[in-house]
Amino acid sequence: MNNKFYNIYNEFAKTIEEGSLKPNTKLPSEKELTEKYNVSRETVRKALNLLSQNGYIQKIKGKGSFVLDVAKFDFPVTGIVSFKEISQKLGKKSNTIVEELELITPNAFLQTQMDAGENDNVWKVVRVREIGNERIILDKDFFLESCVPNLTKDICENSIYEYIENELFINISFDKKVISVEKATNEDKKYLDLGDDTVVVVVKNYVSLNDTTVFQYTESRHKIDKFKFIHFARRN
Amino acid sequence: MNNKFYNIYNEFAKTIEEGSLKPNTKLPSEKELTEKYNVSRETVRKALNLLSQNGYIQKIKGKGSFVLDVAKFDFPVTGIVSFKEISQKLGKKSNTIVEELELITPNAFLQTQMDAGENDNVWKVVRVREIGNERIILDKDFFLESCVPNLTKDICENSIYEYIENELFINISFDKKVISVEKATNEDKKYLDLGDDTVVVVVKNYVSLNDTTVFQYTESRHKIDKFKFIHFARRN
DNA sequence: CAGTGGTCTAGACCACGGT
DNA sequence: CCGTGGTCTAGACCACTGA
Repeated sequence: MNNKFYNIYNEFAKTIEEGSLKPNTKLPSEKELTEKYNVSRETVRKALNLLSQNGYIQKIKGKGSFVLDVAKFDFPVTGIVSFKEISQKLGKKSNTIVEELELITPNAFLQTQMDAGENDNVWKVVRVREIGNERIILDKDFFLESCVPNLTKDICENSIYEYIENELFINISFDKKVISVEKATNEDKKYLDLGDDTVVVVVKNYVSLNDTTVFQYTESRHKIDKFKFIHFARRN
Repeated sequence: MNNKFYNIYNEFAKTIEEGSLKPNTKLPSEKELTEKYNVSRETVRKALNLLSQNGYIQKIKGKGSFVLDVAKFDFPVTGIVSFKEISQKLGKKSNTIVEELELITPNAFLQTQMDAGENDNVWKVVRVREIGNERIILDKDFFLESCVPNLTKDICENSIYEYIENELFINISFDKKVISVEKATNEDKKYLDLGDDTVVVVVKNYVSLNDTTVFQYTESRHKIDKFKFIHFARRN
């Protein structure tokens, strides 16, 4: 992105994440920022509102903008985050094992979950996520072949998102996640180190493009003791 | 709120939720909306961006704004939603049982979870949520007495949020939720209809004011088969 | 090409906080 | 009172869409 407001947002987001800007620090006023960056006030405000929305700062009318304690928000809050991004942030050794990779004809269930008809082929990818030698997550991904024509084991072992965004230049627009707890299936028991667990956390993820077609459906099945979901939300 | 952009937002949000504006309908162009509402384009855009952010519409450059299928997003997505609001939307008979209501001195754990020192008193409220005669959720709420001086059984049986916002005029600014699965405690087994369940879903909620103080900490402990969390997020 | 949304500007008025 | 952020305006230029 080559937007002025986005560059300003990024500069502050980075310095706050690094910790160079300490919590409770007061940012320069909007007027001062317009002068520093040579932009209009509305542009400054776009950047600050983004920071506020994403939990980086708190704006207080009549007082100013103050840095929030991002350390409290362990993960990046809000948005789609790939497994690779997460494990990098955690700093733990992680591993992805591709168990299945094939083109299939979508069954009735899949046709209701994503925008696929009988005649659309769908990539099915089954992967196991290991962190520190423990098999923790079972990811079952389904992609429309019409959007993602080629998939290789190599791509699946790395970040499929990186491939989709940086190689195919597909613009992901939004996603919907549904989190619930379900009985562990035989597949879960086969692929995961469940021990005595009888249930898993299931995250169903519907990923949509600009034209609102659901081009990806993913079921992430998590070992319960390793699952954690964090959610930051502004009120208004 | 008496903002122009907020009124426009609300008008569309309502008609979309009702279904009077069908999915895939094209909204009037931004130019047309400026004329219809007699406002500037940036004001129209503020309203439309809010609608987009909250999953009501999809904006496509060069084409226009289109109504999304809100029915897919069961609950109101993003934000703090009280139990009362949820059960109303579900249309099921619900009941709240206040099991405990007392002023306590916060222990070490509570002091780390919210902005309470040894000398601050804290309201402890323990409530059980029943939907259709099944005890499903155990809510343990803690409020700073300095923010919420009075709490009665009556208030707790209804919506504490309604009381806080409409009676005390406290401005909630943001919240952080942490969702995980934990072993059921004896308290869980005592208050909930767990059957053979050995675990519960725990939602820890940290609620902050404008000045960023965490004035409320809540632990919602859910029966696993009735738990569902939905999350809509834009990408950008 | 005309119409659309995305970004940006310069300036205005308001409501709030603290002095 | 001044400085702060919140709202709003009128107008500009750009990039994308579809005829």
